[in-house]
Amino acid sequence: MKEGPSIAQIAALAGDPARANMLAALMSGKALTASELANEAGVTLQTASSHLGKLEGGGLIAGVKQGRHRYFRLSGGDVAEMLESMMGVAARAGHLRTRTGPSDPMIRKARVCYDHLAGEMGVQLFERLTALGHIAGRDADVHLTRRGEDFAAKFGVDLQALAAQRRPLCKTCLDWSMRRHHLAGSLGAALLERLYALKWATRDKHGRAILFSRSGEAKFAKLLAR
Amino acid sequence: MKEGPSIAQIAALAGDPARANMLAALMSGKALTASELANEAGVTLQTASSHLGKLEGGGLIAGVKQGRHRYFRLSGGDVAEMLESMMGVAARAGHLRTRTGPSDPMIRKARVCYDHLAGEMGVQLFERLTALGHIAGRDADVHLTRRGEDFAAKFGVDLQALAAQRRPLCKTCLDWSMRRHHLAGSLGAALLERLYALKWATRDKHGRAILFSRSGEAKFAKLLAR
DNA sequence: CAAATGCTTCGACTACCATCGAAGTATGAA
DNA sequence: TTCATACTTCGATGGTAGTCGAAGCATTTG
Repeated sequence: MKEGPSIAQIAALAGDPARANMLAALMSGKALTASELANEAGVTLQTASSHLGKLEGGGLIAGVKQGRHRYFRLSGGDVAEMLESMMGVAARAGHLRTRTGPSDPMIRKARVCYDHLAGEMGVQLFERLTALGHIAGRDADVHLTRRGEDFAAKFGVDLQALAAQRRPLCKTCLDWSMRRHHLAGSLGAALLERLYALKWATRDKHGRAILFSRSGEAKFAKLLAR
Repeated sequence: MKEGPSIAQIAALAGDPARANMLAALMSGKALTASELANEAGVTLQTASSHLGKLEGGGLIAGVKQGRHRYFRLSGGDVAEMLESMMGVAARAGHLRTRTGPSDPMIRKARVCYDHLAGEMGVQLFERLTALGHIAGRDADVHLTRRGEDFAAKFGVDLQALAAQRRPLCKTCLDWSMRRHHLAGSLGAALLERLYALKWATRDKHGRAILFSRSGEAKFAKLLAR
């Protein structure tokens, strides 16, 4: 009678190891082909195709056909957020799996969460912005202050362009490794873009890590020092 | 890439319809018994027990044994947040049907918990008795003070008769609608008996609700006012 | 055109898991 | 003690979903 299968359906989609690996790979924000995802998940192309069909049917991913390839990406930031929260629960509750691997310190320090900065640096960014009075509000409900607008503009973010989007400007996302919030939304995405543009950081080609240059990290720290 | 399996396990736990219904029911923040959750999920008690074991083993819920009941609650706010984000994704993907209405307000306000008062009034009773110094101790381990003995005697409770029972005088019980403790034990039962005897309240014939008369509720409030 | 690559569909096999009956344990009630 | 209730464990069953081989489009390349 009480219909609650919706969350069961969504969870079941992410509940298969192969599909979970695909989703995790897509967390980088990149669009990947079916073959690449099959390789990520460790299954054959046929199996992967079946999984991708289900994920697309469930609205978790979106596929774009380009030539003889088909590129898949997460259908939206909310999916990334859901996956992040799952990782958070898994990290806290889970003596389910082995301890963190060797490549993890980098992932833990700075990584892409869909399209914005996550990890220690992400949490630091959010908390400093809050402490400096650039962002106001708590936890879920936050907004940019006047001073924050000046800060963003000075940093090279085109706020008018962001405002034109339907997408929310400020949003928070629970960081699975830190268990604290970091900044998401179009502002979070724009700030990460600026980090790339300023060459303070680059993206790891193979994983989700964000690699700060030494000078970039220093400038980042100085930016938030005040 | 290594983090895939763990999120798959977490998601798989929520991916079964029966378990998803249980988790949705626990989203209210209330602690529910295994029977209630079985009923909520539409499965037998045996099946429910299996599911609850898995959810507990996965760290999504925590169980507290209380008498012959076992109360389950979500293990933390992060689990609730994860479920919420799943609902968000489900809603956007067009799978969601809104959850059916809230439970009976009367049940929430005052009801019988075996033989003692539970619900808002039950929690209020316990907390006021504690605040007035009639009951001392915390959470699980509580006892009646000297002043409390006077109070009980004045209210018409035969403490000697209660002391003669093997049953503990003071006990606390986790309130499923309030998520806080209320008074159980022979004293809790005796106080409820007095409420009936004084005609401050009567018991609903068909349900677990306790119906306070208007004057009864006023006297009850005055009793705890001091 | 033909060959190669990328992906999807079909079919069959397999393994897992949810489910429930029955029996067992624990706590409370009479 | 004896009965009742709440829950757990065991065992058997049935359905379902993941998996891959083989074949079938579709697109690009030569």
